[in-house]
Amino acid sequence: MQFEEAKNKFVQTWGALGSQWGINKTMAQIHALLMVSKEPVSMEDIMQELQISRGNASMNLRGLMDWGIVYKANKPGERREFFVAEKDLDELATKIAKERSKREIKPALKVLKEVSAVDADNSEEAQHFIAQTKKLYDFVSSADEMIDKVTEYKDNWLGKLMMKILR
Amino acid sequence: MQFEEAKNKFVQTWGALGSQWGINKTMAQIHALLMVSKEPVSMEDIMQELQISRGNASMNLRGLMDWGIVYKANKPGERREFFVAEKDLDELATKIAKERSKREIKPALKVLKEVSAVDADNSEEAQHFIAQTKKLYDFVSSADEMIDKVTEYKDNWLGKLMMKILR
DNA sequence: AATAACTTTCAATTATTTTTGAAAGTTTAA
DNA sequence: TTAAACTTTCAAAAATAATTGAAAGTTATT
Repeated sequence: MQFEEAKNKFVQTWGALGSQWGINKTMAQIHALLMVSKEPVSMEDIMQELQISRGNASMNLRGLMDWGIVYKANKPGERREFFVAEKDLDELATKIAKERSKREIKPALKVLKEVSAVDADNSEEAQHFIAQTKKLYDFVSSADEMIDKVTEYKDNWLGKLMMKILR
Repeated sequence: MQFEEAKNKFVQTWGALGSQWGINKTMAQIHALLMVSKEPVSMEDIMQELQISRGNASMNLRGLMDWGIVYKANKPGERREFFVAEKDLDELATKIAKERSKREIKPALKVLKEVSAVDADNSEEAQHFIAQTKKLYDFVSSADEMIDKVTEYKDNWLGKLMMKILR
């Protein structure tokens, strides 16, 4: 396979995968493109390579920057802006995990706590509802904490050992 | 909050969350409904509670069964079919993880391996592409393996200890 | 073997999400 | 301060995804 072909295939695949994970296709493609680009890329180039409009490029780049996984980069002597992706994968995973936790898990936990505090009338249905939503709360909140811990532990020897054993 | 209100809020929230994770809203809602229902639920009741059509209910139930997280249940003496959700959360997480691995991670890994085997011409760009996609392959494949291991380890003492420490 | 009770399928419709592109906004340089 | 170079915004259009509902398909009952 030739370089351009491979690059294209990678970008397309990553985009399709993004859709399945609730990320819009273009955003995932831009991210993929930046991930494999050595040099910062201009908006013009992104539009060109992905065949998308200026507005689309602009909005999705903004989205990626909100996630904290793409940055602006200035090339000396150049007027326009260039973009680079966070390329360190541990760092990337950490940022995505933290952000999803903040945006989705935390609010979901709030709702779980609320609904599991429903007035316990004596119906079996209500009892079961309470038990089940409580279990769900515990489960989701320890999964959430665990992700925090795993990202922290990456830096110390015990954590690294665990990662070794686990994988 | 009253039971019906709480139940409704839970179902709605879970549905909205589903959308953000690439699962269609109705599928997530049906699953939520079944999760908190003590007794098996008929298709009629699902349609009623979620205000959806028969076809919609049928297709999404099929989808949930394909994921292996909802089963058919027969009530003695009843003609029609009833449905129950997998309610054990460890089991649920394991099934989802395994299925996503099969459907999405494995095919993505295949593509990563392919594209990282691109003809190494001497351009810096191509070199970087190869390095980056290789790293990505390693990262994704160890994350994938780790998930496997975590679900296995749940059953033995060492695993349980680790889970304790991690959380 | 006919009918009733129920489920699945799928083409057409409806709803949601994404994309476009041109106008408005911003920043730099002369 | 003006103009050129560039970016953002957002209403309208296009693309995609979900939903409906009725016909076709199944399975159990008489």
